[in-house]
Amino acid sequence: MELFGENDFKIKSYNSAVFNLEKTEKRLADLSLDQLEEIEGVGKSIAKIIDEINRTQSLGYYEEMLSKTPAGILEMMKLSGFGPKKIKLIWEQLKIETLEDLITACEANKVAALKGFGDKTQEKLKESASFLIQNRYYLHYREAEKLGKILVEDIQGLSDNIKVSLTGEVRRKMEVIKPVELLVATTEVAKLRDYLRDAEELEFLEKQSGPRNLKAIHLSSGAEISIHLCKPEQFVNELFRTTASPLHLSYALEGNQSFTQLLKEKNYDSEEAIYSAAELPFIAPELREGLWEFDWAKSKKMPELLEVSELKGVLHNHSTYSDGAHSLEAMAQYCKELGYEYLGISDHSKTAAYANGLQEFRIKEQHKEIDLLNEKMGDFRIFKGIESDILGDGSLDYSDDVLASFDFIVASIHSQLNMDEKTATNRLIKAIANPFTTILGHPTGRLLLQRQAYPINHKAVIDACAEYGVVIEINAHPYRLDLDWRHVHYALEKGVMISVNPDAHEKAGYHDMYFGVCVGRKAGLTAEQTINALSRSEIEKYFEKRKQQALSKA
DNA sequence: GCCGTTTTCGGCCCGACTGTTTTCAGTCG
Repeated sequence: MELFGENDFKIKSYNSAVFNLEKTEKRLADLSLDQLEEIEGVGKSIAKIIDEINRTQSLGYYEEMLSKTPAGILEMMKLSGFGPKKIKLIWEQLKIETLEDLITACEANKVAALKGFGDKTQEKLKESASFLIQNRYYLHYREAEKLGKILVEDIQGLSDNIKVSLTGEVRRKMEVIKPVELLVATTEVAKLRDYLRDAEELEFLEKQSGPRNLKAIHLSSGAEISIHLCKPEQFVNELFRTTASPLHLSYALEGNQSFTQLLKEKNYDSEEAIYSAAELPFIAPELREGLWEFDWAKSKKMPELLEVSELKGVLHNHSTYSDGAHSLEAMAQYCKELGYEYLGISDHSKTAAYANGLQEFRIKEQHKEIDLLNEKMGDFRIFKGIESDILGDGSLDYSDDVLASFDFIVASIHSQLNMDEKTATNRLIKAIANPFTTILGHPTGRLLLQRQAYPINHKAVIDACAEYGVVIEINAHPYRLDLDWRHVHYALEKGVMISVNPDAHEKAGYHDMYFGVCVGRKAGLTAEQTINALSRSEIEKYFEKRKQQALSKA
């Protein structure tokens, strides 16, 4: 609608309808026209649209717009820093319909000449378009795992004579994946080929496939699928070989042998046996990067990697007080149902006006409600938190007496994301040094495959967290996974505590904790270094102690 | 297109930033 010059306020009302529809607990498919109209933001027109989707499983208006929009223009909608207005102009004035043509036009200085554009915009556009091209057909881990599991199940179902497993980067739980790799051992390759040829959601790339490898494309996502083939007796060896990173495989073992050579000697019947032969303890698949796992293995200090089941509570969550979809009570109830001992609610702070951030008087209202809920929820406890915006100069956006009214504070950056490394680092360190800061939220602001992290000096930031006793978040949202596991490793070395936080904006968001655990494990995270693996009473004491320290310093 | 009433049409969330512009439009969180 934005691209086709539809009325701005009409667009706004569609947006607000979607916002409210996502919040509602009702199943839209069960509602009549009248019932639909009762939903806030839904009037006669939008009710009819939902009804059309209910009846026909599609929407004529949407299909029509989609058919008028080139695929490259849809891709451009993802360019960070560029919205519909600028894309519309590029499309109409320069007749550009692909990211590649866009880059060429930037290089030919054609974009800077457009009204409202300039040299800087052109440069940023080129950079942003290259970033998107680079990330094309990558999947976030969540989607890759989901697709991979469906493929494994389908292929397993083809015959009893098939062994199949995820392998490669998806088995190592990398944050973004290309391609999705599987290993299949079978004597019935024809069945597998037929499956790839016939599966509606796949395109089998026969020409690019060979006797040891089959390739396909997942049509809706564009994801690449690579299926390694082997004989049944080679399954373990091949699983090991295709899982490990090149660095892991080539690592010099005792006697200067590498795994690559070891695997040539014989067929093993388990991965444990392979490590045994190398005189090493078992190394979990997600650690096989060739980075630091051998240091642990050789000194017999393999960490006992964190499990989701070891997490006792959920910190950093939003409710309808700010931009969450579900009420505080609903969030708390569901958290309790999942078996957690506590919930840390941390709605947006007042600076985040776009997210309905909490003014001081609304904080008081929320605290009253939390007190009431805590009275009636038995052993379960809601902790009073806030996701306080880190302002441009590194200060938090409430006065000390307001900050002191919380049990814990997540300090996060949401604005001015384009500082240079030095300024951004100093800003973060100032926030870390604030005695009221409990947890540093999503430290680099990255959105995987969408927005690059702002540059920071990771070492300096982590060192500051160690010095001031600030916990670092692994934001478990599949698009963030921030702090990156490569830096979590350094944080663990410095003894910094980690909090695996879902940043849930709805009840279902709690389940993202799994993805945070995945990246924590890659860095060697254990329950001992995870703050939300503490029990309710332990974390209560921890928060209390932190606050007393803060008050004595403030 | 939706809402809410001043019941028939006017107003629609907002503050900051950026790169343009020469006073503001577009984008973002």
